[in-house]
Amino acid sequence: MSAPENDAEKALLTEDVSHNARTLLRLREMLFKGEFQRGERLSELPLSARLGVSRTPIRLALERLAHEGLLEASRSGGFVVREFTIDAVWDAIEVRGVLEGNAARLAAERLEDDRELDTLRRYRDEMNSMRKPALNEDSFSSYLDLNERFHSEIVRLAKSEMLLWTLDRVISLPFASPSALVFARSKLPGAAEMHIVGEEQHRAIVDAIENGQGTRAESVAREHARLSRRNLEMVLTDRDILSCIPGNSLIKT
Amino acid sequence: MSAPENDAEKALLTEDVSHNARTLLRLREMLFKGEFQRGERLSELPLSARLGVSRTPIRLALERLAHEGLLEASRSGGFVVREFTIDAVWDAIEVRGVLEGNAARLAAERLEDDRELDTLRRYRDEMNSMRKPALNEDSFSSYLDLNERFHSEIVRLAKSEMLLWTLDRVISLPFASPSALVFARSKLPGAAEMHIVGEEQHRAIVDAIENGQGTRAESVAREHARLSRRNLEMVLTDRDILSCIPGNSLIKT
DNA sequence: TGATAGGGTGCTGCATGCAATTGACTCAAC
DNA sequence: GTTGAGTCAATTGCATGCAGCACCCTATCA
Repeated sequence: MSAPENDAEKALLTEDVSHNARTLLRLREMLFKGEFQRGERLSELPLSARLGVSRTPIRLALERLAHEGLLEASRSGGFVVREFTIDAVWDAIEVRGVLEGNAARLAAERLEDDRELDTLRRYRDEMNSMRKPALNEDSFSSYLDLNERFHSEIVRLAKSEMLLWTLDRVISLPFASPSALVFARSKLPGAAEMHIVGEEQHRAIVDAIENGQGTRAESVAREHARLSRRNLEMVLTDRDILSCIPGNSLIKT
Repeated sequence: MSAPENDAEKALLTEDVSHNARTLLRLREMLFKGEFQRGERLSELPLSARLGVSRTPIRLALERLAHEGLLEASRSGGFVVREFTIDAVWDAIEVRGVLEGNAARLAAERLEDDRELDTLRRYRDEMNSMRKPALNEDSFSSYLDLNERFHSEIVRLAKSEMLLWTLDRVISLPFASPSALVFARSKLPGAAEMHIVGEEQHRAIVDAIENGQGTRAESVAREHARLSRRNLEMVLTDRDILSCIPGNSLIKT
């Protein structure tokens, strides 16, 4: 889901936003960037000094991050940075695949007018056209953005508020997001082939949706998430590439 | 998931628990029981007076309930009670079905030792034996308890921490829980038949898991959730029965 | 009669103070 | 050297104060 992400970043820059929101965003970003160790205790006072706000917004943000799954409550109060096993990352991607599969199915089943797919097709075509020239840093970043938009557009087409909500909860774990492993993949040998497969899957998903093939849409979307799992598998062989995964510092290897 | 529920109730009674936790539990219970109107603004001061704690734990609880999806942030600060359309309830059950389906599949795929299924079989048998004599209020309550244990045992057997976590988020919406519509159903004509079908599906799920039939386990578990959706459909015809659904006051009819 | 401006009330956002609990460190005794 | 107890520091749980903002109500003017 890239739209909230963008809003978030904007909010981080413009100063006219509550301390609460800014603190939450900053802490989350710090967690993603690995500024804390796994298992490290996050005490309110030092954070308060570091971020220049009082303990109140810090407390609220910590509580929230715990519910998001990035922190866990310590037995005797306070919070520590959670650590995720590789299996947990694996399973998080599996869960995303299942939910995105369902989204694709519902998108096919609930389609009323073919023009509803215009946006999705545009994303697909734009991504596809980007394949021809080799991707540089800049265009790669917009490719990732398009990829997230594509995935979130399918969820929108599912017309299920609850599914959207559930999926948002899952991909709030950084390594579970649809683009999490795409960047790391680009560093791998065989990246080009994987990229081609991924694009073909995108094409097949759109094709299935526009032809009302719910079951096909579901299974292709699931398999598409498995591509992330396959990327993960290969990325694990190289520590440097592993460090390209967002939130990698939370992952126990 | 009934174990945490029990713990929660215990914690509500024993006084040696933080105000934070108790306030969260009490507010959630009040929301479920319909003590607030849909769309009603929950102000901190009145709640503070009503629950006998200061604004701080109230604030934390409200923030948390908003993230759980029971409240929504008002544009100008504060929170209002969220309202759910029938479609949202419908879709929430669909999402649960998809996740439980995946749980059943993983349970089948990841089974290592047949004895891991002992607990699940015991729940199944206990529920099945309860069918013979007509259920009274008391035994019905333990039936619901067993039903929740059965469902959560399948999730446990899936051995996926992330799936468990995701499903917990979904069924924290009261009307999405596996037992939400079972009680209401008991008031309906044709309840006995639905009950028989449900039990047969339980049997089939266990059978599929113990025979390593992942795809079958998944599709039966999905269909089992659709039984809830069918119950919902029938329950909608009668306002009195509708009021038996937990959290019904949040549902816009 | 309607619309706009102004004041007032009540709420939230945030900071901070206080007490209680926990966890660590030290010192002493076995 | 190891274990135990006692003390001290640090941290959280919670309450409350203050300021600012939003919304509502009213009054006045067009």
